[in-house]
Amino acid sequence: MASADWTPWRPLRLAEDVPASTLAEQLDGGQTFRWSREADGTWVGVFGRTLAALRPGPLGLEWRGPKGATETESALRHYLDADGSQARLSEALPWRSDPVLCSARAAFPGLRILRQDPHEALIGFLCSSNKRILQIRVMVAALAEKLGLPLSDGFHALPTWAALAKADDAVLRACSLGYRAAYLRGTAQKLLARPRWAEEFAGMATKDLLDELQSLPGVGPKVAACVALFGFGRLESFPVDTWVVQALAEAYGLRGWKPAQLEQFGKAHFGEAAGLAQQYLFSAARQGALRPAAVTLPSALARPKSRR
DNA sequence: GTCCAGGTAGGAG
DNA sequence: CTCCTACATGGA
Repeated sequence: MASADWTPWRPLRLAEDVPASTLAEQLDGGQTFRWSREADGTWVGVFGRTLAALRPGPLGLEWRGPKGATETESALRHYLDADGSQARLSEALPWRSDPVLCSARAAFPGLRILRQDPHEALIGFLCSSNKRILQIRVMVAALAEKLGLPLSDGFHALPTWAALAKADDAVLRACSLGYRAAYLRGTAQKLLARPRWAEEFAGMATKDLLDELQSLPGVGPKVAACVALFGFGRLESFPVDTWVVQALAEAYGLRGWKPAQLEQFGKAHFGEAAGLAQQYLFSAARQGALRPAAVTLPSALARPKSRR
């Protein structure tokens, strides 16, 4: 990457340091699909219209950005929860009485939910159904390159809904979206008529937010939960995907439970930051680091007879 | 060739 | 409401 026009590296001074392995999981573990690791271990990515680079340093995480982009540092600090509000939530999770969560949490110290743009989260997870994380990254990168606003050094922002709504079928097809192209197009057409959608959605109670998201084509319960969690900072949202199903079945003995039941369990067992707990379990399961010992559950959390 | 992937939509029972 | 399946595409 050409780097002549970048600022020098500076420490980001997070309230809590992020080890290199946790940083990698945060940036390349399925929360966002917009970061990539350079050969020297530096991470480069785009969020919103911000292009930035991160790397672990002797004094903690270091950052740099294009010269002249004055808000890179503050954008990064917000994105990475620099003031540590999630540290308290993580501490308050029931890890003391839950050995599975305890080990998953210990495997990824400092892991946080990235505070993404609603737009970024929605586009990313509209592409996510029935796809591996690596393939989602390819799709989202292609969308940005072909339809997004150019930034410096050949990087691009994600496309606007207007750009997606009017994009040629051939262009979308060239992004390897498959049937998800119709999801993006349909959602773009609906949101195009509602330019303040993100602000409107942000003002809603989480339940209403989830309903509103699910009214969009290509958005079901799981994608809505991810957008609420990653894009709207609803830490209580508990997305249930294949990895979480597996983790809860194997480590918590919840075999045969349906996704809606598992979601109910997750919210009841993990509480106000269930989404953060979910991310620990997701990461641990995906890396094969999930402790297989079954958890003894309080009887109050017995399997519900009906969903929701 | 077969199977699977941070699921969803549409239809049948 | 609860199952069941088709869906595009690419990698193992």
